[in-house]
Amino acid sequence: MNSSFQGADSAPDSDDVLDRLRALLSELEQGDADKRLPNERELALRLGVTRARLRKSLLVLEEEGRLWRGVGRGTFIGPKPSERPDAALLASKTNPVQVMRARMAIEPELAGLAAVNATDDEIAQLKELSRRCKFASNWREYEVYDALFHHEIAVSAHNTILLALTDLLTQVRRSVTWGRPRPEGVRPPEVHHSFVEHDNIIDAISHREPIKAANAMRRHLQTVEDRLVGRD
Amino acid sequence: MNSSFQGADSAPDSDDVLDRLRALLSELEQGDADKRLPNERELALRLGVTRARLRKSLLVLEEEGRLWRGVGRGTFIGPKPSERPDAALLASKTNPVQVMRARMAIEPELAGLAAVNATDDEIAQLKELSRRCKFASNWREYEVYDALFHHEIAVSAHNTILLALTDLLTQVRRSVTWGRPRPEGVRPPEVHHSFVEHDNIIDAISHREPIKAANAMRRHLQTVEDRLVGRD
DNA sequence: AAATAAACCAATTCCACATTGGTCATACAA
DNA sequence: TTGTATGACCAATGTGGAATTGGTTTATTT
Repeated sequence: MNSSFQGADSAPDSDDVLDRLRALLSELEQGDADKRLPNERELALRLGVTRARLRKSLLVLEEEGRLWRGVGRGTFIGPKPSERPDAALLASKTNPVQVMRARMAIEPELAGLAAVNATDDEIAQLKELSRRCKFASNWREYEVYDALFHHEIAVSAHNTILLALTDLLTQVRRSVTWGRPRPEGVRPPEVHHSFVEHDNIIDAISHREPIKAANAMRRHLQTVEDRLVGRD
Repeated sequence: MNSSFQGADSAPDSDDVLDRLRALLSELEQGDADKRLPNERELALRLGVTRARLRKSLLVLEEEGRLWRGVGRGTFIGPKPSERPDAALLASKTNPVQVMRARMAIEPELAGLAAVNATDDEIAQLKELSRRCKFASNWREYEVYDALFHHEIAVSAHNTILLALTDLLTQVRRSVTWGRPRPEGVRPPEVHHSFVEHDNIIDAISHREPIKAANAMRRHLQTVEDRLVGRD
């Protein structure tokens, strides 16, 4: 607004503070990012302005994304770092469909990578986990080994990032009970659809066929989703 | 081992401790999970056994996954919760190729979802961010808006989980400087490949064509990866 | 030898207190 | 009245030391 005539000695108006702050930022941005500025009270004193005036300018810069502020933390240069994802919190803000979408995006890719990168030990481990799924004495146990199976595929893919993402996904699923609860003491049926699907995935991986592995995983997740959404 | 005759008053042997612990666990498992047991010293006292003996049994139960222990934390019922992913830590254990694989798995899916779910406001925001990429006065600023662009696509997809995953990915990329540093004060070229690619993605989204959007994103990430790996 | 008791270690929590951005109320000035 | 400065207050966060806790070692006892 009124950027016209202010005396060189009089109190600098808001725009002037903004300019001086920009200069300060440019200076500090050279160094390591995420640098912390002095607290508002001191900074206001140092610039010879009110805290209220200073805060007006800081608000502008914050909206520009050049700095971010946090109560009890301080004022920092750069965009606000996104917080670390919390599985429980995430679970409360999403739903099974979204999770399946995410699995559908990630896990086929993982299966394909596993077909390329899995070691013999890892393939053996996959077979073992698949076996334990079949012989689980109740649904809780089955789900434990099923989760380990998918986790082991992520390990076999030898991609740290995708592994972390799938683990986070699993954690989200685990922290909520979607769908009807499985009755205790009831065993998975002798011919659960997952059994043959797991074996198909393992076959493709052990034969080093990435495309087949990805497709097998896709089909597996599809039937899982069908069961989740539709009839049982 | 020797489970034979111990007097009703004599010290119970290891197996007996295990059984009593199992009973205690079954009792507590009914309540809310992740419940904390008394600390080892007190628990040993309460069961009338040595801490060493108690710990042997606890080890068994821990390996069975029925409880988990942490120094300074305590002993808890249930499987150990996997820790929340830390971007900086992840970045130190991965590389650009793995990250690109992950982006390649997630972001085309996001673009497709955005084509279906994006609101008009979000599409307008995408256009604005694309514009700011073009007019960035240096590479640092360009990268800020590029990151915001991809973030906004994740928002437009309206899938909380995938949004969290991409944000984590972005954080990983941001916490490390891969590739050569961009010289300060140098502007992105007038016709950077990303500009037209961004616009292609926006066009597909605003025309509500999921397949096209996904493919446009795939091509965009491909050229990014090519530049990252190969020549500039 | 083997079991027990106690001491020690390192990771974590807990708690009180200082710091900090955000907000509000009062006093003052234009 | 309007707007600004001043100061107090609030809630979230950081900080530092003491207490807690699972893990390990050492000495003692049986």
